[in-house]
Amino acid sequence: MAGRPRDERARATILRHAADVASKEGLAGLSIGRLATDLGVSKSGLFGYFGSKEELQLATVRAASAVYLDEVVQPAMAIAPGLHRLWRLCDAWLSYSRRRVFPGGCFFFTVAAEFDARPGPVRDAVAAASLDWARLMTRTIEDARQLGDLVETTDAEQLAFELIALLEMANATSLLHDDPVAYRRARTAIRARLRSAATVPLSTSDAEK
Amino acid sequence: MAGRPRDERARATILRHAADVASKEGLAGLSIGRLATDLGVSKSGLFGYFGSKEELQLATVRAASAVYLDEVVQPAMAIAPGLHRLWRLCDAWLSYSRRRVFPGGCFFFTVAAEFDARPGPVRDAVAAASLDWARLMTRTIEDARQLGDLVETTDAEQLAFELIALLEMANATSLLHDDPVAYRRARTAIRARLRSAATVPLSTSDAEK
DNA sequence: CCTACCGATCGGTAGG
DNA sequence: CCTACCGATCGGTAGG
Repeated sequence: MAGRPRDERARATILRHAADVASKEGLAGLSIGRLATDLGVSKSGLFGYFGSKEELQLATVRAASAVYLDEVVQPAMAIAPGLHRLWRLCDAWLSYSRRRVFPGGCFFFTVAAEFDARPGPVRDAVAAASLDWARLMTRTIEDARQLGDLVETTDAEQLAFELIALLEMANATSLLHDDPVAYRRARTAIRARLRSAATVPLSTSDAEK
Repeated sequence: MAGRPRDERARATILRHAADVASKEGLAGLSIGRLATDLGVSKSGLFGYFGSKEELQLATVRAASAVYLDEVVQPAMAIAPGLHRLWRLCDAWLSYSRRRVFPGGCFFFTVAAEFDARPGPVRDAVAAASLDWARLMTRTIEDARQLGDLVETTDAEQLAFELIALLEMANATSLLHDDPVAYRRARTAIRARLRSAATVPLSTSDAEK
């Protein structure tokens, strides 16, 4: 039931490929037969790992969350709370999108747009992941405010909304128009917005483009 | 070839329904058989209007563009250029999204996310529509700047990027989390951003929530 | 974990 | 603009 080590590795390979495909073509576009062909296994063999297409979709969302944690959240949480961490969180997101960690750009952007008007467990999982991310951003802002790096009147939820809007716009525009300038625009806007709320200077040493 | 009036009306009905479905489930999820069932006609009858699924998708994009023009662009272009028109353009977009003119929220948000990593004529049509919209926003900002309503140093493309980011975030968040507060957040951020660039006061009389 | 198959649905066509 | 059909592919299952 838990699976031997060999199974776990195979499962991880399948899910990583599934997340790559879904970032480009969506979770509904994931077909079990196509995945099996891509990976050189039989359809029923692959099916056996999950038991249903919906379980495959849910497992793919979980696998993508783990990648997101590694690529975006960890680099920021590795440094002390405050304005510097807040900027690092935004910068790590831009890097994750720009480097095409998933070939279709941010996995969650694609699948959130795909499922935002379709009820069901997959939508619920995607919405929960999106909420976790918004809460992490909000908490990071709130920490910076309580440390005195942001003005006391800062509305953390409002600022999180604005920063995430700019990140996602960079992802969407760079993909649709094949335009890397979008990342510079998002960076410019985010740094200006943080400066307007900050009580201390924004570092210029790290991750300058 | 051009079609009788009756055909034109039937075609428009089909395309309006197709745009509604695509706003929720995407243009790939549009199936000719399903549309035919929804509208009570035969599959081959419906197929005859378009000749291929791709033509149906392209015609649906054109039909959605016409709705967008009516609902978003026209209300703003009906008033004089300047800061007031710029705000009206943003407000009309928020209203169009919030009223669910398309049941799945902004049609172009859904299909841009769907096709941003898939080459082909449909992607090209969606990208062109998105570029038209960004250019209209940029020109509206540039007009306001040249009229002296915005500070001379205003970067119109940069500001357009930021405003569109906030509009789309409101659409996405309100759908995924069923949260109307997103519209208030976008409105707050847009008005603050416009105030920071304006040389004149932002009107408070119109469209206050 | 394979081959072989199920019914349903897809885009598209033939024939009238 | 209809019925009836085509081959391909879908999610899922039987049997080994």
